[in-house]
Amino acid sequence: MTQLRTRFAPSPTGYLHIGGLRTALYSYLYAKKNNGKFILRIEDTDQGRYVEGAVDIIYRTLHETGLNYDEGPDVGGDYGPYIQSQRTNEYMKYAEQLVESGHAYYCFCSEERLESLPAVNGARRYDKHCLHLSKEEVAMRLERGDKFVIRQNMPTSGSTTYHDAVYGDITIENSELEDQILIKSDGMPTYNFANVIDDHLMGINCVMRGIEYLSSTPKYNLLYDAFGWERPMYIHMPPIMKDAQHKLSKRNGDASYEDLIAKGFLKEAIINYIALLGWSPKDDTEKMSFDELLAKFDISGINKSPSIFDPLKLAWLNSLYIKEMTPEAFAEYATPWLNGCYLKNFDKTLVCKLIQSRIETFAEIEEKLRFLADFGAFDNSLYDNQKQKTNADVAKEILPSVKEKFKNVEQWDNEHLYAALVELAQEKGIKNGKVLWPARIALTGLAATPGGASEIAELLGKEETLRRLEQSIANLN
RNA sequence: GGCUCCAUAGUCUAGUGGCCUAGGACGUUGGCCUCUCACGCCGAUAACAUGGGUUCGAGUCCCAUUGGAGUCACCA
Repeated sequence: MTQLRTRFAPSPTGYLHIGGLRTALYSYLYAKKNNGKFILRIEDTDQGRYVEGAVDIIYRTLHETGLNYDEGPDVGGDYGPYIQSQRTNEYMKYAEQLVESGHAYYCFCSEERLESLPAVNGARRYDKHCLHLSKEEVAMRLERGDKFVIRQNMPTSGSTTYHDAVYGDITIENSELEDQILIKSDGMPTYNFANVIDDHLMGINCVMRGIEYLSSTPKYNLLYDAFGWERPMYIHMPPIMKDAQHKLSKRNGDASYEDLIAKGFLKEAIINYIALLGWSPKDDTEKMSFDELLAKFDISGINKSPSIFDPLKLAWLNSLYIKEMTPEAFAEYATPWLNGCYLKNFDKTLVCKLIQSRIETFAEIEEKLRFLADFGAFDNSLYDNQKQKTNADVAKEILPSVKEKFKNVEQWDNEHLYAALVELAQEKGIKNGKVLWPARIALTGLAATPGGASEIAELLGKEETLRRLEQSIANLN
């Protein structure tokens, strides 16, 4: 039994988007499940689309998420180089071999001629014009230095069938297949060609990729056949959509791993969520660590239909991961989001304790804590509360006593502050809420806050608490 | 438009002919808890696209229709 070898072959055209990450994830998991190897290959045969830094994003993201490849440009391996543009001399040799065997041919057609070809069923199709050039003429034009491409010579009849592990048997009429270009006029191979050569040379026997290749796979298989090479196993995957009509795209800014991280999502949640988009473990498990994912993953759980990316469900999963962080880990991760002016006077540990269970993404922190910096005049109708039976008049009566109580609190912590407020309620013979609600409003000017009156008071500190109380009392007159 | 593929609630999904008066989750929503909010807990909500077959029996098999996706580049 030969060892399973899967690969992730992105092109460095920008961000590593979620669909690509998921492909990498599944490829990794499948390889590891079967004691196989996971290989990274950079497909940069289109020099025009090369984006500076894109390769580094790929390396970084893969390493960060734990998708460590066994072979790749930056980690080496026995089948290098792992960057397609560095393998160019190989391709021409193989293309020429195909020309020799009649599976490919030189084409000298001009752009104008190609464009003048009649459209059949809404698409232009190359007419095999140059296939019929004599050997002598080809040799002559090559010698003369004419620009040329090399095209694959597709059979005109019959059909090609292959088995896909998720979609089953796929059959395409050979007459549907165009004589695709293998070698471009700049001497570079097209993806369609390089991909097959490289996969074979690198010993890739399992190809996992997006469904966009499902219908061009017969062309690749014909190439394998022409060389007499063994065809790999195919696993195509459904797309991840933004909505029912649109694929998740790089341009939306919400589709890349880096953007999600910037929006305050945890890598564990992202991986967990995308694993579930298009795949399910068959039981009801949803929250899974990387190790559990590895244990449960199976290609039989891959779905056939497109799935829509739901940021809400991702946020829910994210909140689960946030809640299980240790206070220390949470504080450390939250630091970049806490860097606003409001933090410098407040206790970071206390702040974190209050918000950890109240956010789904780290990006929500700023809004949740804005009241720490912003405190000004607010509408006194906020004191109105049916359930606690409070209003501005009640506040006017209670607040001065609250202030006096707080003045005498020696140990400024939640426990003592809460006790002081409850004590006040008892002294007045009223319900706790009748004191707590106005106190909280007076300290924050907000109907909803990440913590109760005493917790907020602890956070604000004695000086600021008393200052705000005074201000709010003045505001009532 | 041709070809290929897909089709369970708003969304992600379980379901491989009887265990399905369709299960889980997100969302939405009612309640409990509660110093507001959130967490947590309990409950509700909502789906087999349509029409024909096959079968004793169909979400599950077949066909058609409808809807959707992918593809048809000197892009990958």
